[in-house]
Amino acid sequence: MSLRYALLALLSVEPMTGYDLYKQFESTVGHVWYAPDSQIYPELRKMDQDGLVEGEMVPWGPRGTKRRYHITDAGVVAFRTWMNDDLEYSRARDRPHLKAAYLEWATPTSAIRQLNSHIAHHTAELHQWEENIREIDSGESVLLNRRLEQTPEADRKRTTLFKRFAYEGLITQARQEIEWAQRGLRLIEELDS
Amino acid sequence: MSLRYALLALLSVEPMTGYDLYKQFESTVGHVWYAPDSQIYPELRKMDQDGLVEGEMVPWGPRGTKRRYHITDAGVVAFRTWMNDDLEYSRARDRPHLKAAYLEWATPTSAIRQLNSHIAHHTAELHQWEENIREIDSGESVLLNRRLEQTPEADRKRTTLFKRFAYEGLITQARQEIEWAQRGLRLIEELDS
DNA sequence: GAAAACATGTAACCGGTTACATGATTCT
DNA sequence: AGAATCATGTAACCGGTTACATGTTTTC
Repeated sequence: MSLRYALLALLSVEPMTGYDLYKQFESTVGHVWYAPDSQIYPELRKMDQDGLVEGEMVPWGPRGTKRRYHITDAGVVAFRTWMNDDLEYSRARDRPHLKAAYLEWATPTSAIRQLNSHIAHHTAELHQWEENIREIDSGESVLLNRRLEQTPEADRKRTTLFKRFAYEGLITQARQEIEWAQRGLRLIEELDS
Repeated sequence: MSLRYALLALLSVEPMTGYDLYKQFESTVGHVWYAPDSQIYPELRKMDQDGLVEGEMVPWGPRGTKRRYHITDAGVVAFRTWMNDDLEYSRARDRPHLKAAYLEWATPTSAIRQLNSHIAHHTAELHQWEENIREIDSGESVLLNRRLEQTPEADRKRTTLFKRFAYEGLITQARQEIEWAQRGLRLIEELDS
């Protein structure tokens, strides 16, 4: 159900096509939420039926058209309601840590390779999020700027700092995962010596 | 697909019934992996068909029977193969951080309540994992002891330290989430003053 | 003119959730 | 005798993944 609200969050800034939203997920916000186009298009249709968004055909080039969605008042209410509702914390299902608990079953070579993958994965995320923070601070974030334009002066600081707060959490997470995997590598080294 | 391997991990220690496995998920290992009974029983059936486990009916009380599953050689191979394979890192889908990025949409009261829920959730997990570490260190972990009994002396340290390593990572994760949410609470306080 | 990007879908499948259903055993 | 626990399932549903399919526009 969160896809719906991730889409509403983006559409609360400005109208977009399904493809625009897909690209957003692949770039900045995508690092918090992701969905393939095959999930986005049908969801937008459903949201239109539910009255949360409205799609209108707009011309695209000489012959083409595309469907641009804008959020409705009901969509704004739904998003705000979701934002005020508590979210449910589902039970832990953590593949890397499950595997780590049984790492003696892996060969040292494979264990090292997997820990390095873990480091590589979270290093890439870390860089992306650091870049996001940099863009927030330097005022280069297009989407944030668009949001701030529509935000009363008094609330702009608030909006910016919450966005920054979210990314800071993700940065610390990534750093922690990297350090954890590095500890694992050292542990394997010690055990094998 | 990980449920299958989480079950094999447990069955590699000793034969168990579906209900035993369910209880394991609800307690210690459950904090790394969880599955409801409605998912476990059918999965065990499939694993039996695939030759990874074998179920045998054993008497239970005067009239009842229960099905106890034990891992097969093919199951051991499958588990070891999975342990040596790299796992795929799927795209981030992080509800708490998604909401945090748009926290200005929530009322301060609700934002505070949600951050406190976040703290409560991760504090509970933290305590459980600290307890798990304590049990590993004190030799009270029944499942680990059972595993160590079947482990050659030379590999016992390895097995114990990897298990500890996994929980240490989870503990750091939990602490980080708690600190992050506390920063969020301070941020709201500052903004509202 | 070709390639890359823009644009929009359908369909089969899969892992996981929730609800429903039932009965035996053990403990108090 | 009743409650808690042990035991085992089915079925509907839902969110998400992967594969397939197609056509337009823009850029080089």
